[in-house]
Amino acid sequence: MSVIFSKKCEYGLQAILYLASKKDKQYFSAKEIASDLKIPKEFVSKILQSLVANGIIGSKKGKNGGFYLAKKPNKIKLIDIVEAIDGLDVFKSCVLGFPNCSSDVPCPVHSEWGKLRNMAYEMLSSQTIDRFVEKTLKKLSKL
Amino acid sequence: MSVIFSKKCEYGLQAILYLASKKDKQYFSAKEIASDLKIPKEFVSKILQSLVANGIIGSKKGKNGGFYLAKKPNKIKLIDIVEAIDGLDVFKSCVLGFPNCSSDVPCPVHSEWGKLRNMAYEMLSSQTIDRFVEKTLKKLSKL
DNA sequence: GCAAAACCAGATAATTTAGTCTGAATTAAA
DNA sequence: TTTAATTCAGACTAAATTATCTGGTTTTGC
Repeated sequence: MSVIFSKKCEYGLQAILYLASKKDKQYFSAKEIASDLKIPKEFVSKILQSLVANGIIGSKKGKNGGFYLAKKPNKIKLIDIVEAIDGLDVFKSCVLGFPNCSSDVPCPVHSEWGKLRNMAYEMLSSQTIDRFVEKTLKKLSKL
Repeated sequence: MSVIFSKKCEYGLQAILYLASKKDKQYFSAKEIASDLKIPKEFVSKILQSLVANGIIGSKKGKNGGFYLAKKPNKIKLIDIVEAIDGLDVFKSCVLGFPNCSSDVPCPVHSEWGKLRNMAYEMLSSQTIDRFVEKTLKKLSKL
């Protein structure tokens, strides 16, 4: 096995993109998010709760309540969601799992991997989710 | 949590680089590999066994036995080890965990992520482990 | 031949991640 | 005011990963 992001993070990203791509209503319940994205309701529900705690989304309790983006889509970077859920350790720690990996005491593949890692970080930091609305709608229509 | 490679794969890569960087003896036991790399002996032992099964390294049983590279270092690519242990799914499956992610039915970040993924694959496929011998020796001396 | 050192195979245990369940609090609508 | 739909908190279960243990087999050196 090997993953870039945890399932939590994957589902979190999906859910945020989902919210960003919706305009028709104000609140979207965990139930309909889960059902539209075809992911486990109880699980995504927990993830959404943690994103509320992180201030990326907001929630409204009670009937007809649900979740909504707390910021404008063009103010939410992909990395914000990753950071909120998985943290930024992947972008800091050693690919090979060597302890103490740094430019002073680099692991064997340090310089090669470092470039890739920086590019990934750069991409996730520069792209805001408004950029993905259209593509999300297309993908959603085919789930 | 989020990882690029599993612990198995990290330790496997470390162990292979270790073997590649050694010239003084023919066989290296799981015990000394684990002790030098400061990783769990029983665990790395299991990983080495699976790499033997994959033909990347060989082993010799009995007293003074141990493991050795089955090929020349310049014939072993980083990706070979990753493939043997974790498989190549990370380079094929969707970052966001969307099912059916392809250029026909792409996930929202498909094109952005695809580039990075290809570069990572490209790097791991082009680099052979002989390239890392010196750096490995340096790192080992500081563990 | 025998003991020690090693790999090997399979079972087991511990930890982490993924996912589910229950019940309470909140809100809107009937 | 009652009911249904919701978030939320926390406990719980399941599955995967990581790690350890036990015993067997092979090989070398004494």
